[in-house]
Amino acid sequence: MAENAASHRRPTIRDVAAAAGVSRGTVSRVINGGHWVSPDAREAVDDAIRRTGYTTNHHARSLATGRSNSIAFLLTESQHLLFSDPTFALLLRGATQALADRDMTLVLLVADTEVAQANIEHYVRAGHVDGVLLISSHESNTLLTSLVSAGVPTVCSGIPLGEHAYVPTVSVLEEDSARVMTRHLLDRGYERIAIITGPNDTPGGRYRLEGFREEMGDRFDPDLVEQDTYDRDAGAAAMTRLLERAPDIDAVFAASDVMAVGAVAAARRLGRRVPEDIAVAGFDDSGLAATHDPPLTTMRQPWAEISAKMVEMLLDVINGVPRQPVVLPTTLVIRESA
Amino acid sequence: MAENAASHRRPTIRDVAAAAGVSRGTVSRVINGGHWVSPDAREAVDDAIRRTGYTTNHHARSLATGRSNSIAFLLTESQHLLFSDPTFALLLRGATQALADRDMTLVLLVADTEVAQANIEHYVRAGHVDGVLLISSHESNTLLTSLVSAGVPTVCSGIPLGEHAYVPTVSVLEEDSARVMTRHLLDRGYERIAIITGPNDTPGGRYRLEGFREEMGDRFDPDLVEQDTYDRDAGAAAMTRLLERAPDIDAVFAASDVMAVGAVAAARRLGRRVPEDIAVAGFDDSGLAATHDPPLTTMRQPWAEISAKMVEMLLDVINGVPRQPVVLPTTLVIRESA
DNA sequence: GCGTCGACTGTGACCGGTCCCAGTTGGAAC
DNA sequence: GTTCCAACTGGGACCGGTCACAGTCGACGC
Repeated sequence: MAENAASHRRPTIRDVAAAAGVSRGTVSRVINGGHWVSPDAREAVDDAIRRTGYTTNHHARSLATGRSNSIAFLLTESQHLLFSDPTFALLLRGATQALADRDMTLVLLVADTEVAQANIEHYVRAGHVDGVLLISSHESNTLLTSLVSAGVPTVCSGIPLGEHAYVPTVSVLEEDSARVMTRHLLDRGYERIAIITGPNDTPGGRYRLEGFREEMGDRFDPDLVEQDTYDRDAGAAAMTRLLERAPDIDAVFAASDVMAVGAVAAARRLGRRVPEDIAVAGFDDSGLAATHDPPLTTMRQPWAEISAKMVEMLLDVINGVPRQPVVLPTTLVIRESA
Repeated sequence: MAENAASHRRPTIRDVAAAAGVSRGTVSRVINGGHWVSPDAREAVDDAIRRTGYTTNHHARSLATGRSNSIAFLLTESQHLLFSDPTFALLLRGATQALADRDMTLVLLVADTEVAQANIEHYVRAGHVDGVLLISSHESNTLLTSLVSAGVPTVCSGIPLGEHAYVPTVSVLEEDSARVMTRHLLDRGYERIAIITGPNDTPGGRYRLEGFREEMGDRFDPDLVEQDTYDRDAGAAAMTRLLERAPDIDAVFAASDVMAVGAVAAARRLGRRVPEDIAVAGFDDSGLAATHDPPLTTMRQPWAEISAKMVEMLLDVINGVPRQPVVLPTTLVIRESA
């Protein structure tokens, strides 16, 4: 009856109710799971929805429920890492996939400048998103403090160093992983093993070094440690410094694949063959490890699981279910570089 | 007076109005530009906003205006390209930056399966986003058809082949670019030049080949053409086939940097040095070109401009301002590989 | 036969903005 | 002294859902 009334307006829940001969409340119940609705009514509503081509208006729903049905993928590293480090893309991909099933969406936020960070803080605290996947590794993270104090559901990647032990996190066994790789290098017979690790205010930088030191035991030589940012150029520069300082090193453990790639390039430039003259191992098993020349021996981080877990935990936290930090294992992937 | 009434509720426009001693209408006007508001009122409202800590509720605004203040970055390629091809990341980065100023947000959508595509279609047509940045190169794009017919403001990257001439696009001079690179190779004295190009249903695949053929003129040998998908392995496989078929080739023009990287690896595996034995040129100047060993000679696509332009155009289209397709120039970047 | 309970349904209030229209005011024009 | 207009203001209606609550109805127990 009232079905053909409004011509081009998008059908609302009222139109559906009219078409089905029930009330708005019943339609709403059907849409949200259909509990306490008689089979007849449910069928009538389903049919009416089909006939009218009804789609729920998410803005209206968000206004009424206070939920946005979206979560933020928040990058705190400077933006160039998004494309120079395949790691972020892997996490992004995993998060997208994990969210695709549930009908939620991912909003991408990049806090690469102070202004951007302030805007994002404002945006998130204004309730635009239901929660935040915080992708960061650095300790000095004012954003995290701010989010936590504002009560925004947040899940972190890596272990947030500092005061935030109570934030749910997904991380890997940094120390153990480093020990496994170090053991591998030792077992292969390398003797003068150097390490190129990340900044000390990142879990990767700190704990991988620690694991390395422990496993090396007496063989550990503080002179064979280089610490720098997680990018290619830094890896290359570190390798150059190492080879100048200690030309006799026969293996290098880089704390990320990207750094390892830089290290290999630098070694070659100085006339060393990899792995014949010097072995180079990486960390992450990001996309480039397998296709690099030579293919990189590396520690595989379970990216898909990490991001899936993060999403799952975040949804729990959003729904008020408390979650404990999760620590995942890594696996040694032996290829040709070490 | 009513200022301290509600305790922990987020302040609304009503609270601000009460605090400022004006009506909701006036507050709304101040928030939206402040036209037709007396200086006194404006000041009172600004002050009240500060005192109450008011933030506009975007859900409510969206419901009332029908605008979501967000746009979709829609990837139609299968998801692995997001991280294997740095190109996407470059566009994503540019779009994020361009949107950061305007207070709009980017929603990331990946249509990598049929189901995902159906969901996304539904989502976008439901008015969740104000417009779509469609990142795709393939001709057979049902999504584009669907978006256009649903009246969703859309801007495409690349030239959408097929029926969609009326969709605003941002692209580069494919043919000319290919000619410039070909000319460069010819000028360097290479004589047996092969091309590894992309699928024929992509503008890059088709028009770069065309430009190459034209510039080669009489020297063009259809036997030295390989066509495959834009990824590393495809590039490597194509190079392998080429070297088997025509061991005398002295240069290869790959239609993307990623393919070029694969081609270099394959050439090396077959004992050829690059560029001494065979030159390899790429296309895109994506991040990996400069850091590759050897650094790739390539055609630089102006990624930042492309994405900025796309955003700018999309916002115009959303506001009802018609836009014409834009074609940007590329530049030859000479490094060591060719 | 009455009370009770569980399943189901309808309705008004509400979420927090925007929009538009109907005023009010003060000053300039005639 | 009207008239008119521009500048400004207030408030009701509305956007399209959800939610709490009141109410209906049939079955069942005693």
